[in-house]
Amino acid sequence: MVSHRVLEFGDDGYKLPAKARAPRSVRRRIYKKKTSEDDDKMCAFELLATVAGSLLLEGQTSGEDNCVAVQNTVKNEIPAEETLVKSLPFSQDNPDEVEGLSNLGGGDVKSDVVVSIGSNSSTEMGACGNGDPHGSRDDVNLYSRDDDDNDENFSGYVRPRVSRSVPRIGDRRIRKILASRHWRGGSRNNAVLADAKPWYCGNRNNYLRHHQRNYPIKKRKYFENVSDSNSDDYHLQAKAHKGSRTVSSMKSRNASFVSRDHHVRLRIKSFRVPELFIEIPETATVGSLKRMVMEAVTTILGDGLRVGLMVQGKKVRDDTKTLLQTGISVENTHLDSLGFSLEPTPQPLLSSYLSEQTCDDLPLSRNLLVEDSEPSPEGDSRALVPIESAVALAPQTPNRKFKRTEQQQQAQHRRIRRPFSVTEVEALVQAVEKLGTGRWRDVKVLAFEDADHRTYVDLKDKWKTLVHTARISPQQRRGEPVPQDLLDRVLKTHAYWSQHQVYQLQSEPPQSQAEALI
DNA sequence: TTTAGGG
DNA sequence: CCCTAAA
Repeated sequence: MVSHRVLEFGDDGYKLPAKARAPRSVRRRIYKKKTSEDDDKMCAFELLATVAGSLLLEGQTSGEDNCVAVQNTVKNEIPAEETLVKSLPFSQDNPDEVEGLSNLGGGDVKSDVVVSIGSNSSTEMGACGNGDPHGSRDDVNLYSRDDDDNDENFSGYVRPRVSRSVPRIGDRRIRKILASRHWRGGSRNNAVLADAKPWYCGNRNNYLRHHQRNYPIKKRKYFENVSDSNSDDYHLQAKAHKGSRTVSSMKSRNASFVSRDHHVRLRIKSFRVPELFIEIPETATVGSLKRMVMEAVTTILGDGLRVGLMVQGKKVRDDTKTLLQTGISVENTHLDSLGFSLEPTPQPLLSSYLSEQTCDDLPLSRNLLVEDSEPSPEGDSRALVPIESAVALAPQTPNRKFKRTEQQQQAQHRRIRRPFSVTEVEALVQAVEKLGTGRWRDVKVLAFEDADHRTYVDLKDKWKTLVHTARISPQQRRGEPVPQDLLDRVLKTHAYWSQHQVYQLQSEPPQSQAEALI
């Protein structure tokens, strides 16, 4: 008996008999977490984030509040509209003419409302306020105004502080998280942008991390499309407070190393949420809009960002350098140009799907690629999936070598829900057309190899729901509408492969199913 | 680890 | 998405 695994398909170039698979070590790479170094090559999305607010910098003295806030200057103040136009060739008048957007919206976007939360809006994310200097030497502390965080077990997370309404969450693990002391500040499900003041505070680390990387929201999201635009890199500028230069405190643990005993204290008063681009039917409820915004914000903040550091106009990429080496020191007058920025973590989403190289191995893709890329420049096709780009790959750099903290264990919660885009569905359908419905790992490799957040189980699940979606009436469907033609292909493919599964087992290798279908 | 299905 | 029995 021959398993369908060992079948080879015509001349499509994609042969994947089980025995011919790449060595385990290679195959593993697929799921290997990328290091931050790997991701260092910036993707086309440049810097999407905006950091705004005040940053206070001062030399650590003996702990008294000798802080002087310095107004930071936001540079590259490009109007939100301009940025939008640049990143998304989109106008409210004729959205369906925009390549890709029409795909995403399935052409059914006639009366949608476009909401842009631009860099001019006040979507700030709260501030880090005063705090006791409970960091250790050589650390940069981003203090929380609250003081209930043990500095040992903290990595930084969003903590809404106003709203307390309990969200309707069914997942027991979420309850657990909410019940944990680290969430007692309130609900995380309320509109952050309205009144909540989430905190981003780091400790014992020279950059912020998002401990709570995922914010599962049980209910389905109502948005059709959410994306962030390629806003420029707004840097938070700060000037050194020269008057605060002091010799290190004698109370410190290592008073003998005077030169290393200086603490640099930074206070970032607020981070602004990156520019968002939201499309929602005008018939949607306010609540759904709020949820949409919340989802977008938390998704981006969850794991789509990394912090960039700029000193004197130069990006500091080497994370191993000390502050002193970098020029961030109490004594250093160069601190007049210290800037933090939020950057999207690069992600080659569906690069196999979009890349020419793979298309050579995948004739069907080539066709699709032509169709896709014709109306719009290559850059735009990428801009169509910014959410994924900003969100997907952020590796949770395990740069905390000490004991797993309570939070870290808590962090084992459900992954965030990431609705498949039409583009992804297209890629999935295409892959399944070729490979069949029982080779999800291969599907993964073929079409989603670079989308780390899509596991083969995810793809299998998505196919399952696609089949279901295709079978129910359009009225019953939810979420971003999948083009009917795609759903038709789903049903055809599903039928085909359930039909030919038997033949395969009877060693009757079918030709490429795709050809048979077309 | 990957599949296949139920939860 | 999660969880897991099976392979």
